[in-house]
Amino acid sequence: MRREASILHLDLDAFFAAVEQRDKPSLRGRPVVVGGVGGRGVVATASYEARAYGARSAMSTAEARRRCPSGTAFLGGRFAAYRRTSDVVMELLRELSPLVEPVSIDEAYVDLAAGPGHDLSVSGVTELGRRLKERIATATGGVTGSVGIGSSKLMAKIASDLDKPDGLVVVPPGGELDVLHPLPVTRLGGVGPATAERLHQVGVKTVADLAAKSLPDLVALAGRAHGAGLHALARAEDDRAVVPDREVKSVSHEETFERDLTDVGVLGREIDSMATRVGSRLRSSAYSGRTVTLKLRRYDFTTITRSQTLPQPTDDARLIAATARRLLTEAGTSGGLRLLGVGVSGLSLYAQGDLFADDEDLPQESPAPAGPEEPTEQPALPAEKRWWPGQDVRHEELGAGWVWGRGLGRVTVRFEGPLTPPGPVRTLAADDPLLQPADPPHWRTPE
DNA sequence: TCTGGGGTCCTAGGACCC
DNA sequence: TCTGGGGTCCTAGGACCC
Repeated sequence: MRREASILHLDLDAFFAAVEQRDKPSLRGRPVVVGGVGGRGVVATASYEARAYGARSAMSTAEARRRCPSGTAFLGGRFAAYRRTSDVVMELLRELSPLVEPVSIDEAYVDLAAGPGHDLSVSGVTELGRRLKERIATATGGVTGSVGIGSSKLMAKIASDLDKPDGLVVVPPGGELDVLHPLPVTRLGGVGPATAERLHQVGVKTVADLAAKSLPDLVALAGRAHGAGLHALARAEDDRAVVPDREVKSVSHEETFERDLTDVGVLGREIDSMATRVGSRLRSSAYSGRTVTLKLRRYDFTTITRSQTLPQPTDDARLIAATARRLLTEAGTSGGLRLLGVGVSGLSLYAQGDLFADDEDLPQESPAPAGPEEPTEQPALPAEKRWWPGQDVRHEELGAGWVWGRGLGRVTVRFEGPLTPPGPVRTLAADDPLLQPADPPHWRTPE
């Protein structure tokens, strides 16, 4: 804990849904849910309008559909669009200080003490936070963030959570315990359902209750590291540094199937495709790893992992796939699998000894499709399977828009963009050759 | 038609080595 | 024929976070 309030935490408000509302004018002010839209999907982000009906992150999408009124937009994610907006925000943070630690796509810490000559008084950082929020809203086309500033990561994070959305809270140095102690323990990072239940059983509900427990009690309750952590956090003792470049420890890809799978041939091909993605991501970041892990979740939701450590690090999709296939054979598929995952850990930079591996599944350098994609490149799926709700599209005559829904060989598109008024809806044949997937729209006019 | 996907960190037991 | 302890690696699982 520092003597000045020099750590800032930013949390973008209902981020995925906010980007959707920015890019889709007809959704502004209306409930929007972003997440998995299939039968086994869950909610990633609900807009504040959707939260009013009880939609929440991590809730099954089916449950959110039951709670929200008709007219609620249920959209799959457009991660390229979220990434672009996130990058704009992270750059604004780096103008405040070189020490910026992104926690996720919509969250970051900033060490203001490492920045150029900030006034770190309470009024100084309050003004800094106010200006930052303004600049974020302007640069992102209206996405808002909640800012917390305090003497540690703990206090900055707690503060950003106190006044959502669009909040700004500065905890004055010396006032930490006044803010912290009345809060429920579940507001502390690291206290999830399991720890909360155990704490509850010994009468701990608030952070003040937690602070009354001895270190040995907490270690007995939560284990050595976690117990010591809780003991410190309850006293606002936190000297964790803002770390701008965290090392990657693992790379993985997993998938929940629409229906449980048993067929070993089908599962093997799933493994191959996941291994290809993992291998590509490893190579594009120049990593390779020694331990291959297969994760599987059975029909009854029991989840196991099986891993094997190879003698040499690899980024070769075929070796990753062969290892994972062997692990699947050992684990068995009886009863059916709802999920498979393939991961690589034990990473190091630069693979040894595979300089001559063929690069079959490297991204192709050329030709890059410059204009509209050629229809012949589309996979042989039922036409409507190409479309998913929320997707950006362009129609040669009707212009840019996004997919509202699809089915029965048709696709419904709303033709509008971030800089237009709410636009008209048209239903088209799903195989209409004039309709193509498109890149995310620009939310501001190019300079 | 309950329960995603990408991660991190910790614990614990056994093997193995000194 | 008994008596160790410490350190590291590997594997599996669990809690947690966004």
